[in-house]
Amino acid sequence: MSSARSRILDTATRLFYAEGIHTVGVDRVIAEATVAKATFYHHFKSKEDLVLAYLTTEYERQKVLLGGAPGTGVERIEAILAKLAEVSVGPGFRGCPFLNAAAEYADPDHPVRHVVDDYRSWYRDLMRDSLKASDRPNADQKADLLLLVRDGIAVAGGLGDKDAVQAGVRTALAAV
Amino acid sequence: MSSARSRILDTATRLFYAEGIHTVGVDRVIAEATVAKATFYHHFKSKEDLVLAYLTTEYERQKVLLGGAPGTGVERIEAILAKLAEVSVGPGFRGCPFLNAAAEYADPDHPVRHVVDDYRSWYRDLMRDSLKASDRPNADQKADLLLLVRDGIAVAGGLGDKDAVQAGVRTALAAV
DNA sequence: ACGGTACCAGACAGATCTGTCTACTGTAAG
DNA sequence: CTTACAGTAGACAGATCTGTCTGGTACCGT
Repeated sequence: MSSARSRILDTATRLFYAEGIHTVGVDRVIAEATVAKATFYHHFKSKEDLVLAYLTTEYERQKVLLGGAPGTGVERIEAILAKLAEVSVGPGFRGCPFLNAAAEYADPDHPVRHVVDDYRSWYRDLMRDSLKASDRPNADQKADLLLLVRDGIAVAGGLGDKDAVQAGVRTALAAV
Repeated sequence: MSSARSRILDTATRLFYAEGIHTVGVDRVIAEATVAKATFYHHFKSKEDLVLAYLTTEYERQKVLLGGAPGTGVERIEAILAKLAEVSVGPGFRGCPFLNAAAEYADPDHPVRHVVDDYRSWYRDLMRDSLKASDRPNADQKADLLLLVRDGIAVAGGLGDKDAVQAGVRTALAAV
């Protein structure tokens, strides 16, 4: 991975997450990453290409972060929930990057939406498998709930609603 | 309310909700509402003004719709949840207009975000008051949860995830 | 009859956004 | 040494977006 490419991607990740995708132009990314315009279009064939790189990279990051959480059963879910609760009330939290992106891309067939769908499927499966590993009944339905509560925590945290975040965590823990 | 103004607002409501705020330009609204550009700027001093009108009108609509739900206690919450569950898996549902708008306006001090905050506060209070009217304990905490689950249902429904919506409704009903 | 107001049609300015292009520099491999 | 490539700087085209302005029509209350 070349230095310029990662500088572009890091800058895009920071700006897209903090300010939104449509509000941040490629000129802004180029300026803050201190690369030439030609260099940008050498590494990414379009802005959409950069957006997809941003989301898929984030997806991979989450896989490493959450998949690598301690334990394999409900203790893993608890660890993930603890982490989620912590970051979602922390400074700089602006919601889930996938949900925010989905809100900006209304067409469900858009490639961006496919990444979002993939992420949510993966998360649901992670929950379901963890529940099954601890022999919990109704793993599928509980996984659906844990996904929905995760969405709610991300939204509430992004809006600065700490009370709702706590209520969500309590409910999720009670369900596992 | 003049005919042109309501035509503009109706068109904006339809387009902003279905396609997002930043992706829809005023030219598009003007064309589909079949009004002159001068007429648009006669009624709304800027695009932001139109966006705020869209959201505050939606807020008022929700107040009438949900506040007018049958009953005053938990039966009102149940009626609201039933309605939410129904529309959120229906065609044309694209999530909560307030949450979608918040995702597009990253600055928490932006007027758009204030409307979103107002809506969520109102919804939480409606839940809390309904719980108290039925003498349910821990009304505040349960209201937080109902708000978070509402967020989750709106998100999941907007992404076409019917399973998660159902899981959310079950959990909310169990909590009241 | 008249003045105000709501409306239509569309040109226009100015900013901004994406993407292309030219021209040049440094560097590492063959 | 030279060829290929990653990089810099910045002009440029073409589209799009917001907001203003001109000019004209129709209705409504006084």
